[in-house]
Amino acid sequence: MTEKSYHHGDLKNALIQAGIKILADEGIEGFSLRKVAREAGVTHSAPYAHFADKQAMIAAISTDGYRKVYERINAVIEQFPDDPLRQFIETAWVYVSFGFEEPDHFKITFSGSVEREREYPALVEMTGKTFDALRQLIIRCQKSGLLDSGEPDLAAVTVWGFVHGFVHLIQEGMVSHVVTNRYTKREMLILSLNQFLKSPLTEDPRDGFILGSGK
Amino acid sequence: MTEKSYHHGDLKNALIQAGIKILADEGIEGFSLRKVAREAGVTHSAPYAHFADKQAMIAAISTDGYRKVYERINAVIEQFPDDPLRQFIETAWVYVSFGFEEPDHFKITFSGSVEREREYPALVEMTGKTFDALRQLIIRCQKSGLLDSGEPDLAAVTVWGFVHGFVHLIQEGMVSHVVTNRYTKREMLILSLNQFLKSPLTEDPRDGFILGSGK
DNA sequence: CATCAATCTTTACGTTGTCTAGATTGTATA
DNA sequence: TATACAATCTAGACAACGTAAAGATTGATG
Repeated sequence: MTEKSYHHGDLKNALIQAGIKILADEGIEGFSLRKVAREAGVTHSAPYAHFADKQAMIAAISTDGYRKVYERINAVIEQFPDDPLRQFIETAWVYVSFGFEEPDHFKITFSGSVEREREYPALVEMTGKTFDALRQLIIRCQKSGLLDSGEPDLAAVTVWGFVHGFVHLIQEGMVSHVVTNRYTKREMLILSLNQFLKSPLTEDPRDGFILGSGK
Repeated sequence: MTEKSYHHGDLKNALIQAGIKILADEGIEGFSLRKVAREAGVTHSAPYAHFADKQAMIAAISTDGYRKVYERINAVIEQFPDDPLRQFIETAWVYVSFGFEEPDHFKITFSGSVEREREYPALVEMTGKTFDALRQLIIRCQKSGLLDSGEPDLAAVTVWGFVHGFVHLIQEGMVSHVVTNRYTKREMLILSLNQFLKSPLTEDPRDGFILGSGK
């Protein structure tokens, strides 16, 4: 934090934050190791004291993205105890929100920018914890009759897969304006999630749950 | 096709095929404009006679990926007329198969490698046609009672989103071996798609539809 | 205070995307 | 048929990139 001494102090995290900033400012195609170093105020080789190579740096940024989502998911789960439906919807919304608020950080994190050959322990741990949280949530939803019973891992893949694809398609502009003009993103998400639920919502007075009357 | 004259004859398509080959051999991180040119047997600047830049070349490869999927979808739809369920499953399977057979071509095509700012007419046309085919299929499924009635565009997003995420998660190795050891990919897909269907399949004697007895 | 490992800089190399100028060719026009 | 032209491809150059090696600077340890 001294910002002036030869030794930075916490360059590793500074580089991660600088990387996130560059992703936000210039997008994923403007992302380069040298630019990140410049943003952090160090030479282009300085990162190599903390990351083996560019891939390792991307893995660290990805890990940070997972951490954010994981923490927010835990937050909403604690916020709505004994309400699996609400937990289900808000967890999905956490994922979707992150995708729209920080599209390129989201892509780096969840869209396979990291090579899976080499294993980055911190990243593997975060992906595991995140998937576990989702699986536990799925199990609670199954027990309360919201979701079909069945292999929780498979159900988790189904749900995660859907939410991921949902963000992706909207980001790519593949959803027609017929739809995007009629519904907010949150409404679209809930309407879509509805197809997974055993007892579908049609209308719900809880904040943000109003889907419009009729169809 | 002369392979020796100064003018290549059909370099544009040769470059697209060379690009697909490089994606298959070296993956997406080994992909470069110069390598594609080398593979096609021309100089590194030759592609600029046919593509404005690297992005335009990626867009062309992406368009080719869409074309493949679009044609295969049309094929299975014609193969099973008056059987929306089968059309639904096989269409999903076309998408998933492409993802597993040509993972990096799939990524280039469907995972947002193309910048959406500039519009590439051929690509826009193919994405539109593909989405239309899906929407028509969805409508047929709704009419036959297989899917919930409702905004077809939104249902199409839900289904496409799910299938896309499905491929993505398996490619990233996020599905536990508990699941992947028990089911084939096709079984996993069908079991997951099951959650969308109004009258779920439990078991089905038709080829490839056997999901294993019991759960 | 001396030593040492961690951290950061400097310099260098090969590769990449892209630009410019020029060479080669098929095709249309006269 | 000869000529002009536009399309196509080559050759060379440039800045930016990822990465490696060697050296400078620093905080921590003894």
